[in-house]
Amino acid sequence: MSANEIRIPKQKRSIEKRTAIINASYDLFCEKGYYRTNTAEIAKAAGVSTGIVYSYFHDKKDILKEVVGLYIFRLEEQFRPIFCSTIDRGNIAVVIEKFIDLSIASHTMNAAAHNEFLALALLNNDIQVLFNHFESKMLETLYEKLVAAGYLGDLLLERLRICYGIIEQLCHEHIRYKRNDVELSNMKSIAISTIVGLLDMAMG
Amino acid sequence: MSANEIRIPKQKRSIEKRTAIINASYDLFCEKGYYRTNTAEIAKAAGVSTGIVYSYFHDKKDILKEVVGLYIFRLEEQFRPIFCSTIDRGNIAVVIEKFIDLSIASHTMNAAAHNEFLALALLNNDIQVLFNHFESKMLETLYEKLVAAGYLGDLLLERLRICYGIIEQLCHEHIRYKRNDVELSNMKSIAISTIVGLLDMAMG
Amino acid sequence: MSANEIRIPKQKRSIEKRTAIINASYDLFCEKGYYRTNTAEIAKAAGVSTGIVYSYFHDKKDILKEVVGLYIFRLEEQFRPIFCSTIDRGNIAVVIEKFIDLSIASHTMNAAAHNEFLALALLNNDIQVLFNHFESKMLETLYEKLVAAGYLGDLLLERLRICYGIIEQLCHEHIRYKRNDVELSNMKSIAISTIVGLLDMAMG
Amino acid sequence: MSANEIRIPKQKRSIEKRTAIINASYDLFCEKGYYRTNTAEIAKAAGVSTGIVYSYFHDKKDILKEVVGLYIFRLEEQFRPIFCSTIDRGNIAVVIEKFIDLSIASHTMNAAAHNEFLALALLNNDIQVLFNHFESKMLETLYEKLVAAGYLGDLLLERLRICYGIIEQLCHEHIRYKRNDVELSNMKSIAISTIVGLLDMAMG
DNA sequence: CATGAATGAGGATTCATTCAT
DNA sequence: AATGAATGAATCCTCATTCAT
Repeated sequence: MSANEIRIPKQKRSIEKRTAIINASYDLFCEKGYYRTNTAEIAKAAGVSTGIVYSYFHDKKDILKEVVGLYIFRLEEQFRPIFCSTIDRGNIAVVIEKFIDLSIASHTMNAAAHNEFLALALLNNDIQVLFNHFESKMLETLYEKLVAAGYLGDLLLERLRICYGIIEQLCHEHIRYKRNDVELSNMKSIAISTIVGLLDMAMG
Repeated sequence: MSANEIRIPKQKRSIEKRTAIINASYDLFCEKGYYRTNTAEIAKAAGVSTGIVYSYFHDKKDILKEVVGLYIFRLEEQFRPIFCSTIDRGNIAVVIEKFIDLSIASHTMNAAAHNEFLALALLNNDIQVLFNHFESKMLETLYEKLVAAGYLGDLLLERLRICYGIIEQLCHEHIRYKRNDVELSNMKSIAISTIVGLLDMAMG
Repeated sequence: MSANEIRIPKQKRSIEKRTAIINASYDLFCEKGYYRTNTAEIAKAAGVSTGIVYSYFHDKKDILKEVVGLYIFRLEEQFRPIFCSTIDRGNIAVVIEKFIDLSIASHTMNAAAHNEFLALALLNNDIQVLFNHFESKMLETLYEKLVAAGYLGDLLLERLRICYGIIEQLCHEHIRYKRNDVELSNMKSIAISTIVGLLDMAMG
Repeated sequence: MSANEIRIPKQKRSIEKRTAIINASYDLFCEKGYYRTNTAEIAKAAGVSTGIVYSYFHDKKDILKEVVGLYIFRLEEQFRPIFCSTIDRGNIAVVIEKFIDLSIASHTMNAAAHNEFLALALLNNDIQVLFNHFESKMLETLYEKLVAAGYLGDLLLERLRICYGIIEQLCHEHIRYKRNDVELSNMKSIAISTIVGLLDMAMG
């Protein structure tokens, strides 16, 4: 075989370097876009040489995968409060509102990242897979929590997916269009009641 | 100053060339993607010289804008039956189902185009604007039809936007994930009743 | 398909450009070697841009093939007097000597080219094929001339191949080692008489 | 000045490392070729660090020299039976046949090595020198044996060189072209009788 | 108007060699 | 002495755009 293997860094310094490359790439991809960022810029921003980048990553797309992985990891972290809390009949509306607020916040805070990485997912199947995996995991977790809260499984997953679409739409309205606060607030109220309604239909 | 002026073709032959370039680009962008298609290929597929392309378009991105314009024009054509039909209390569920079917059909038939152009819209604001404009126009038309059918305007537009998100989600489920027919059919039923419900809340 | 096809130049200027690239490459490959010559140097020496090189050739190796083709064409030209002359019992020794002199001359004059391209043939099958083809053609032509001169076909081709080896060795002695003139002259005499003997064994 | 000094290993461990590097390189150069083998691969295959390679060798080409040295050493070993045996008038044809068989065998067994190293010799004078030295030594040894067997020195060396060319040609026919067994066998017979004839001419 | 040859900057990747640890 | 991480120059090739004809 060849010796051109990818180094899996174990030592502190190596891990730091790998992380620095990912972080620098993350920022550059958000700022300039993946296609307009070249490997020399990544290396410079990460404070390493161009050559070393290829010790840690197969190629530029490999860096992208890690960057998207990081983006999704951060998404998960932002949603952790939801996943850790328990859902019951009483707090469902509150939980939904919190979920919506978190979704909007994460979309808004990282609008550039969101746009860039979602676009790349559409253009590239390897990236798409990462997003699909995240989405599936999230919906399954919510599904289990709802079942535990007494919501019946009958078509619950299908309902959840539609709820997800409602929330995504809400997020897009925030970052894509310049709606005024009243409109957004009204849409949010409608979204919450629609979602509550959708879930209640699966109630005993 | 004026050397870079773009010709606005008036003569038949010129218009045909411009159209040929757009059509050829449309096909190539769907087949290979925008970034993997070069201008030499476009010219060749359109049966013109590479130089002439720059008489009709400022640059490659300018071609893309026209191609997306064409894509949206075709979308509009597909939805024309809906826009031409009248909506009333009695046929609302039927109209919604038809709208959903058309949405799914247009997404599915042009999955490649949809993915490619949506991605490019996320990466490029000029393209995003075209999509936003289409979406706004469509929702406004529906809005007016609903008002004419007796649906109250109170928050109707906000409701409509949420309905749009539900339908988009349904389409994504068709093209992104390999759901089975039963799941898709169930989601569609849920979507229809949810949308009907959302609109009925705005009923007198 | 793609538009990245290789241009087959028909117009004078294009043919000149293609030829200039091949000639410049020929010289550079002889002077610095194939691996130490980069495409920018080739373009510069040919008086063209780097990009245009790839309009006429698929890649660097494609240039090499043409260069070796040119080398072999020049070899053929040098041997043409032999191929055009007739062989008979009476002049066989003279023809052999002439052939040897031509071989030595062509090896000596283009020692750098010979070394470089023979080496690349050993390293690369596409190039090897060009040389093999030349060698086969040459031997077959000689074979037919000998048959016409009354030499029997029985094992004649095998004999010819051995004669070829003798001449090659003679050439190598000229370019590889610093032999003195007497030695070389003696070797030549031995070679001639050996070859004559080898061919005579196939005489009626 | 002295920082670049190459260690001449005296201790057992050092010698083993040096040898491991040469052996690993030998195999890799045969398998992948010199240009496609990088120093990291060599170090890995030899079980040493990349840095240590530069303690034992000036640079990559220095390794190549040693590898070719090893190749030639192995060649010599294969021919040792010939060099150890005595030649006389009675067994000359047998010895020649044995020499031919050994030559063909060594070429065939190490066709990859033979091609690669011969090519590199053509591209690089330092390597060429190693081969020339081997060839000279071999021919001189044979020369002396022949003289001892009563063959006259008159032009004997020149004859020998031509014989060598005949044998080389025979070997090339084996590894370069796909000749059938009958052809090869015939060529071998012709070669033997030609060589015997060439040597007999120098007989008293 | 039209052509398509020509440009040349730009970009991903490799690898012999060095050097801090 | 030994390591292997790090360097960064070098290279092949692409392609949007221009311009001589």
